[in-house]
Amino acid sequence: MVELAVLGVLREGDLHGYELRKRVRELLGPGSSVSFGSLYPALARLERQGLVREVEPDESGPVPIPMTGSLSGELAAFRARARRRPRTPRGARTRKVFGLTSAGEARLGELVAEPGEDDRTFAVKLALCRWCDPATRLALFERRRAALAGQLAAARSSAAGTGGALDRYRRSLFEREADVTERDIAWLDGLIAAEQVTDPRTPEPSTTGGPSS
Amino acid sequence: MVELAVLGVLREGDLHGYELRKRVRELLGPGSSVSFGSLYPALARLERQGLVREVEPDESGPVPIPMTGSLSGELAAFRARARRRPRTPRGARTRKVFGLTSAGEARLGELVAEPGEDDRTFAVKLALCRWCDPATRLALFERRRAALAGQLAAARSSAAGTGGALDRYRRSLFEREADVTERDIAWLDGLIAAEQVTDPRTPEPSTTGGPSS
DNA sequence: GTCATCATGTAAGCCGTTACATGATTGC
DNA sequence: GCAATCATGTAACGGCTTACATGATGAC
Repeated sequence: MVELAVLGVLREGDLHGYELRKRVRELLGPGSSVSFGSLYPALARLERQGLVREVEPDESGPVPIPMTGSLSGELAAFRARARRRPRTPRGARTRKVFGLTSAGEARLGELVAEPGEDDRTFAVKLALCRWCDPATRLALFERRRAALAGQLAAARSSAAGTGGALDRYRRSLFEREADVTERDIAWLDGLIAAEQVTDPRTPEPSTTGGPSS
Repeated sequence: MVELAVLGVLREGDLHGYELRKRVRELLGPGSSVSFGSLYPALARLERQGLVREVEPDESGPVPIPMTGSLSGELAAFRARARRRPRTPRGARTRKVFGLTSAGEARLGELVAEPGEDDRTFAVKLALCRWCDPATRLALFERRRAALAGQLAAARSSAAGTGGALDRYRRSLFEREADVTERDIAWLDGLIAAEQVTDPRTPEPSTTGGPSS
């Protein structure tokens, strides 16, 4: 989970841990904390695995200034780096900027592709799936759709099994759950349809018009 | 989480661990497993705390026969108990039926009342809130409503902050999230309204006027 | 000089899972 | 006898959180 999120966020540009955490937090939405106590060890792990690598902060990169938003702290950190870290001297207490390696990119693709996503994992994958190939993406959507349809059917048969002997709170909970699931399925159908318009599973649109976007 | 679910399920009738697990699973819905490895230690813990107690299985209780549904296994277990466990001899490998103590009931009320519920915890509490007093229940609903409203507002301002620079997957995810949250708020409003019809917050509707929170 | 913020980590502990061990009983 | 199911646990392990330790810098 953390691994997926970190790789996904780094895919968009090099970042240091502190800023990375913010991005991960807003990626996962409210309620998912991702503390430093799990983020830094995760980064260390990923580095050992060769999926991320410490890089020199490039101010001319695709995400030009991964600044924190606070001018003062930002400047302070920059100066500190300029003075004490001309070239990753290890051990100094300043920023360590990480970037994805090619192995890391591949791993991200694998993580999105591998099945068995729950509610939250799916949301993260969806937020990241722009980076993976259309087939993987479509498979993800259809896998999710099937899972939801299965859940819905199971829930309904289970409800039929108990014979409606639920108090009103549980009944309401049940109805809400079914409603949300139904809507989610419709939502996924929309995503799938959009996917097939942009990428009609024929990777070479030789005769067709422009791919838009 | 497990504690809450176990106490809640036992509130409806005495059960042994194996059956308890099934009930907890269907209470938490699909995707939440609650393995034996966490259930049995939890039961032991609750017993040490005096919140549950081993009881003799009463076939004349409010939930008459907490049978597993499998006739063969059920009969087998019954016979085993009849032969080897005339009166909880401890250590034999047969059923141990647990029931809630009065302390356990009180604890259940506390757990539902204490704030800080996430998505899943709220669902469990809602499924269980029939057992707690109307004021606690109403507080739960309103707390949840406020939390969702806050989330929605935060998400919207955050979306405005990024300036709409999201790819279509993230945008869709965002829209879905907002939609679900809005519907949930409306749903909670319905629950709250229903609550106030049944219990208009004035336990003694004699002299006092409107509480008008 | 003190406080807040940025920044990186380590240590202890909680909570839960998987995998394993044990054992009774039924049905084949 | 063997497999499946019911039934109760223990052990090892993993992931994530909280709390702590460290330290730089700018603002007041």
